[in-house]
Amino acid sequence: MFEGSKPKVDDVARLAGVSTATVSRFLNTPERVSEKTRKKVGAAVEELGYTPNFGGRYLASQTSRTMGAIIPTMENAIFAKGIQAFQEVLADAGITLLISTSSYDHEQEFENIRTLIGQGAEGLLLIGTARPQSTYDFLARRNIPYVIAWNHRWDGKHLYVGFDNHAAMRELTQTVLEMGHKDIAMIAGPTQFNDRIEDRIAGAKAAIEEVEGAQLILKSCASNYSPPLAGQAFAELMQLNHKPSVILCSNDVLAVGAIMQARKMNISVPEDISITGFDDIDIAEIVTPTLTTVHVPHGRMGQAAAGLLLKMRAGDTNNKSIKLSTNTVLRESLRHYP
Amino acid sequence: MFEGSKPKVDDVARLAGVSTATVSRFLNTPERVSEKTRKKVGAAVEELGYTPNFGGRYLASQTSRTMGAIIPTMENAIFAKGIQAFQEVLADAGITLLISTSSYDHEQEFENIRTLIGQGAEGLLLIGTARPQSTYDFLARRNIPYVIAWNHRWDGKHLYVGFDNHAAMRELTQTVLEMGHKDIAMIAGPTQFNDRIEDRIAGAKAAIEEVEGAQLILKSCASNYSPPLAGQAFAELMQLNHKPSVILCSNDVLAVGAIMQARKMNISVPEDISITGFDDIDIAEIVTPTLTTVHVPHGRMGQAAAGLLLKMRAGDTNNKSIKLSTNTVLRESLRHYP
DNA sequence: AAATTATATGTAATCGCTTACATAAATTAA
DNA sequence: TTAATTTATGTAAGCGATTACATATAATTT
Repeated sequence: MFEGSKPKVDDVARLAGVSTATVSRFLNTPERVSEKTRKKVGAAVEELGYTPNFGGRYLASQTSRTMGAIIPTMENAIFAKGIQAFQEVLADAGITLLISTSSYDHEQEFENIRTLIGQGAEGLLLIGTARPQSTYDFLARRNIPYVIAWNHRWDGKHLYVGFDNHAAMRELTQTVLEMGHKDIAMIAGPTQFNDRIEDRIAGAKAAIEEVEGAQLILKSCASNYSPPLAGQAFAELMQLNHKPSVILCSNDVLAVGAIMQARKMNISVPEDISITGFDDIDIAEIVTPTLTTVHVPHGRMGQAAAGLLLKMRAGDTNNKSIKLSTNTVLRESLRHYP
Repeated sequence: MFEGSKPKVDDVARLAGVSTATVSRFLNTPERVSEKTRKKVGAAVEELGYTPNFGGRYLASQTSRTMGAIIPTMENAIFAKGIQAFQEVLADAGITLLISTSSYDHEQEFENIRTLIGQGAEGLLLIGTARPQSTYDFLARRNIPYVIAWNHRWDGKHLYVGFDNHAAMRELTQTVLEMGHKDIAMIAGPTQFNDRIEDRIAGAKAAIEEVEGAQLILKSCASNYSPPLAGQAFAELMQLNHKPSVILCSNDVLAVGAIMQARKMNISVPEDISITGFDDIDIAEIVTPTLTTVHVPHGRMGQAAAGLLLKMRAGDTNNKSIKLSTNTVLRESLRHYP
């Protein structure tokens, strides 16, 4: 009762003069406890500062009221907004969210999945589809509900809550083409563990192939989130004899890196060259020039993912993927050519 | 063994032809299991895809290998870097991190603390000092190790891993004063639940009071993280008859809001007015003009906090607060006056 | 070879809670 | 008033792991 000794149901029961069963009912189904005892037990809980032990509770009830999310990294603003919304919806439903980060590593992601399941996660939010089949097998064997966010595909293999990276990038590229650009470069990070980037590249290619005389120079960047590396890629593109008139970047962070590098090299955007991004995170409106990009509804995505997982948790089996729409946002960094 | 039935120690034990105790030893202290059985058990674990149930484990061993962090919000980049580093250090030590967000609300923070403790958190990372005494009393009663990050005070009341917001802002303000500014405004968000902002304001005041003829106009902003509201505050300051020559913002996000508003109003920074921020997050270098601000070592702070909590978890009681140093970063948005 | 010690494994109690079932008390119906 | 029903509470059996202790086996010493 003192000095860090955690009070237990028995302590509360004794103090309130009831049985442990009643204390448990008070905690979980208060409507089944009479007004009078409810007061007594409530007072005892208060006085002792009692918090039920999760381990015991989970073990006995086989329900943890917990969900897990595994994101590649927290450093990037891209996931922050979506996860925040995800968490808020879960919190409203009385569900605790456990978050862990995989650093874009499949093995670490798998370890995280195991840990979260061990912790009792009743559902999982995963980012993107790219992971070994063995990971999916494990999820299937354990029968763990999961949702894949930040991407959406029509393959019907998983439940997606995301947007069509391919179509979105294709749309942006079409806009670029309509503005007269033909020599198009693209700076994109590694696609290895990143199906979103893969789809974006494919989307750009698809649009370009439809237009006579248009061509794509793909410049890979060693990281998806390092502005300096994007700057380097930009500089290399500027060495080319036949320079592109526009550079599509696979996300806003890289686009900003390119813009910064352009400034250093005294190349003006969009007068000398146009640049576009993807994601529409805060910096897109802050950078000069403001960035033409694809707007992604991060908040709604997080909410929808949470809603879907809650439904699945409730036993609803007839769930469908949710495709959210994106839209191209035209800002200063893109202009007509010539 | 199929279809989502989670395998248990007994299943593994049966398959491997050993007792549950041996399986448990294999999992926790493999060196106490003979090479031969280690192989058998390992194979069984693998085959069944066994993951120990956290509830049972926690209950029996009374140790959760889990720590908690409660941050005001994830939307803001300010916490992301620090928490990411915090998490990485813990992960290396085999500790799972549970993160939850309080939305700058004391009650919600308290609820989160209860939940995390219930989940078995063996240590807690809290942001800043501002919270009701009752919360601290609860932590003390439960004897939960905790560390306060993002701030540092000399009061010896808590273990801090942070920086001196007061001194840092004072230093920045001194630089501003040395550049000849006398009419100084400050845009700051609510201080209610935010001791960091409180200290920053006090630091600015302290510096200004030391200089003859210098004065501070404090303009409060309804939010600490809304660029548009900062813009509004900026606009109001521009209505004044006697306009300030510099505006100190309580963080980078507000500073960027002010800069954007200045651009809209055709007021040039720093020619017409200087603006400074605090935190040195990514946008400080991206915005035009680049932002003079206070650099905060977020990554090192997260690492240090994790290290301290790990030491406390190991039973080390002789721990001291860690004060990290900050430094003023001079960039384009601040210039001499007149 | 017997005695001693070290190593490996098994048995069973335990952790804190929930909940099926049993029982008691209060309410309603007959 | 008694029987039938409803409501509130208590008793005690698990949930899935760990670990003290007991026991069996192997390695070492005498």
